[in-house]
Amino acid sequence: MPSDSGGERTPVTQRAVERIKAMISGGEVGPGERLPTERDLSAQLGVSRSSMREAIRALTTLGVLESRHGAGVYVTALRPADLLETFSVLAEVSQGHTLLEVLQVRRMLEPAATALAAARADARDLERIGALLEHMDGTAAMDCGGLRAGARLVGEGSDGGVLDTAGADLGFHQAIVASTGNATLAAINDGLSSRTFNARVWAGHREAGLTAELHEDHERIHEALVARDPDAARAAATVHVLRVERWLRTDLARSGGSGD
Amino acid sequence: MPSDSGGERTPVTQRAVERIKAMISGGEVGPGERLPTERDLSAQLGVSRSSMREAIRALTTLGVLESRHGAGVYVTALRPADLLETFSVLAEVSQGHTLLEVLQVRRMLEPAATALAAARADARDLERIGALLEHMDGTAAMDCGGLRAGARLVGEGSDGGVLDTAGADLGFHQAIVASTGNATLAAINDGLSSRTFNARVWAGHREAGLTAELHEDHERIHEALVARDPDAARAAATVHVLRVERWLRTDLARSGGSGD
DNA sequence: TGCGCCTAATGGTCGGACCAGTTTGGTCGG
DNA sequence: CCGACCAAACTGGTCCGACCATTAGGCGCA
Repeated sequence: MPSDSGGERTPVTQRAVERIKAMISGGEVGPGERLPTERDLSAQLGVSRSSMREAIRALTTLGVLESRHGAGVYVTALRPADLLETFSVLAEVSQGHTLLEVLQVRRMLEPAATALAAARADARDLERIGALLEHMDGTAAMDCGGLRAGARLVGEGSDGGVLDTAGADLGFHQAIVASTGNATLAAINDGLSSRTFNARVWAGHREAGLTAELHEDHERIHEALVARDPDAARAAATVHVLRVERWLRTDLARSGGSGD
Repeated sequence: MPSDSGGERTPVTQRAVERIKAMISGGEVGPGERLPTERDLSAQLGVSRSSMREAIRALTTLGVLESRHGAGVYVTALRPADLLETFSVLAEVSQGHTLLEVLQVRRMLEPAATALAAARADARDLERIGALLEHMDGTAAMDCGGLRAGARLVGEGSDGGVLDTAGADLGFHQAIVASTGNATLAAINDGLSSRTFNARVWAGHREAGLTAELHEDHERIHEALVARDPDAARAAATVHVLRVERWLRTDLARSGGSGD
């Protein structure tokens, strides 16, 4: 981020972005607080409202600001989850080779996170994780048609079993990472997973008749958690991610090497 | 991703964002390709140019689009580095407790990444890493006096010693992670580091007369890499991150417990 | 006192105008 | 014939003013 001094001409909007950033990091406005109206801000910084709005839009998509129609523009809580929401785009757009890279990162994070969770999770966490595990088994067992608890989140007309199981799977892992007490870690890990990818994994394993293996992985992880055994938890998580990674490799090889 | 059906009134701009996203994921426009002019797009989607520009701005900050003044709007290569550029905001804005969480994540990633680098780095990588190490020593040695606290965020005219050393430090670690060949990993790790934080770390260590320890950490890591010893590399990286984490803990305790 | 309406404030959208770079094609000179 | 130069036509960047949609808060009525 070089300074604007020198012959470089910085676009007006970008300058506005940095001014607002400065207002925040300078303590002029704190998390949750409201900043001046768009009209005031634009006048104050000497730019048009259009440019100011684009600046605000940029900071909004970054998760730093939040606009409420008719009410004003507010600074978010600036929690990691707010700032890392944009992360999901990676999992959304990535394909082929990049997905392998994402899984490689997960292979570094999830074992460590799961081990940490084994040491830190309290009774409530464990109970919640156990419940999600049971729910996952339920949706996986009933195969299709049945109560789809959180299917709304997936939107569209969910095709039942696979999506639900995938969603429960996602929730299971998210609950584990969340129980480490590290919100940043949780936000990053969430960003590395996506419903659509999880659904692909489950559909692929079901096709190959390997859902039992996935189920066993989860059981193993859960047991390690309740036993408060970090080493076992790390190993179980590693095995699980490796299994998914291996599946992705074969799947990519089969569907053509249009990687990258 | 929820559909706009139902009573929900989706803001026009957001709809435009999703339309463009659909154009990309639908293959209508591929990475690197140029999409219609703002005027055409706004007419095509039935929105004003202002709204279309805000939509483009949003996708630009997400790293999906890139607009070139006078030339047109282009889809980026959609490489992880493009999508994860927004990540740096986390390290920029985070304070107190969140910084500790970030370091905890780095403690999971960097050892694994450094170990991987020890196995994968080729001669050129090692040469580059070595050069950065020497450069770091050089800038650190000149030690132009005048230690001052108070981190001006993003210095105007670089302040010489501390900033340069911090920058070289950053480059050193980035080069290591980059030599794993995993661009996604590199992008994430880069996002977890920031120049301003690094500068604080170096300033703090210099004050305490502990720059020698940092230097020794780097030497140890470098030696492990040239020796192609993953275990040693993992250990050295862990020690290094732990040292920084410990410093941050004391620094936070000293400057008041206004965590979070 | 309490509820409901109404007004003012604020973000959201629109259309047009003009400025600032880029591209492109033609023209001129060698 | 070829290359450099220049100007006109795009294209994104900025600004302005108006109006719509939603919210918040005050005011009056029961």
